Amino acid sequence: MAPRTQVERTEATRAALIESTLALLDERGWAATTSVAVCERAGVTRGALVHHFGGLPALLAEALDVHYGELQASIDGVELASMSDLVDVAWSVVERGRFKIVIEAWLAAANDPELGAAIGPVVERFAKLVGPDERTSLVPDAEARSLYLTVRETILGLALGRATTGGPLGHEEIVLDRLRDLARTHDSQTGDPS
Amino acid sequence: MAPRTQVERTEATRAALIESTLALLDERGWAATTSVAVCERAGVTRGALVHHFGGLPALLAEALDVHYGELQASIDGVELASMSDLVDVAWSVVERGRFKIVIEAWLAAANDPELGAAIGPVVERFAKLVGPDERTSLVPDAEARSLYLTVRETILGLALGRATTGGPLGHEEIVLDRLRDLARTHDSQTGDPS
DNA sequence: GAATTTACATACATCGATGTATGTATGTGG
DNA sequence: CCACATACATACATCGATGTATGTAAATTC
Repeated sequence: MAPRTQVERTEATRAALIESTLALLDERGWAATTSVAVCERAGVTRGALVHHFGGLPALLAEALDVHYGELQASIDGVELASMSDLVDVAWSVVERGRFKIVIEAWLAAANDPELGAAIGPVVERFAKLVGPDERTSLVPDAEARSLYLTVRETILGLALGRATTGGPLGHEEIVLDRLRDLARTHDSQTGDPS
Repeated sequence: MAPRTQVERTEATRAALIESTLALLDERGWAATTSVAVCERAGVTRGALVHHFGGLPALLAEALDVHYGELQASIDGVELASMSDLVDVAWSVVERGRFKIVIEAWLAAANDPELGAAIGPVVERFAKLVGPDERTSLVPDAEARSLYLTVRETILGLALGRATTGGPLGHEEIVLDRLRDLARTHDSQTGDPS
């Protein structure tokens, strides 16, 4: 076994702990994501956690930050030219991104004000993930904004369903088709190129 | 102070514990709803909890059952004659009924299979609260079913927003107005009396 | 009104999660 | 190659949550 450099070991351990944290949040929720469980799954002891992060709260904050980065990266560079695009892009974030982690973080922050202060900045950024900044050209008027908000809440409803059932919902495509239909109607009426 | 009968004492204590449990679930979430916190808030000792319920899991199940009953009662006898009605009724359940309790229960059951088995029957009933049985005359065809599902998911999205922010969302009426508009269009096209 | 049951409170043991200190092997700079 | 720093593992103390046993005052039965 070739001698591994310090940065390699550090990076591997930190990544293992972060991935373990995210997996536990997704599979077993916030309460079950304890330092013991995280370290066991990552194959290290709690000493490593303390050494690299100082404690579980800091690791949680880091992990959420990393996860936010992944979600953000998955839609970076994607062009949002129409409402139809918005539906598909927002849904892709929910569908592919272990979005239950985000919901767990939202609820945990709401339930514990102290924790909310700690992970608040990260949590807030999640809120902006599901849609574009409202000042972009995609929502120029009240009508567009209304449609955007509705699409957003509907997709969050589907996300909640996935989080609470542990899998796809069965009627997701039915709902998404209706959203796409609403979006297409809006796009064509505003002369937006599809 | 007049001598109180046994059934009076029992009923008062049980009600206090159940209300305390629901309040804690709503305000501080599932993880913070511990037997110590519940009893302290109810003004009794853990002995009383054990005596009346046997343990915290049973109390949680009971409390959820009571809460379900309250939500159900709030819409009992309400006529669901149109899609427009559905929007308002479903929203009234979310808005008035400490719906965060339901979301917490859903997530807790999903996160802990053992717990899911314990409170599963109660949790499942919640799922049927937000809308009518899909076999009623309100959703006679695929089109109506699609609209119903979309309305349902959108309102659940708003419910999630309320649960994670601790208060109204600011754009709730905008979204609800759009849902009502969709519902009215549907009602008029199917010749349904508004 | 005495016996018995009910409705709790009190006390103790246990167990899991976290904080913290210290030991130790491994890489790193001089 | 030696002094040092880094990256962990191990061990112990603490603390909160729960299980459980027992004590006791109140109500009910007879």
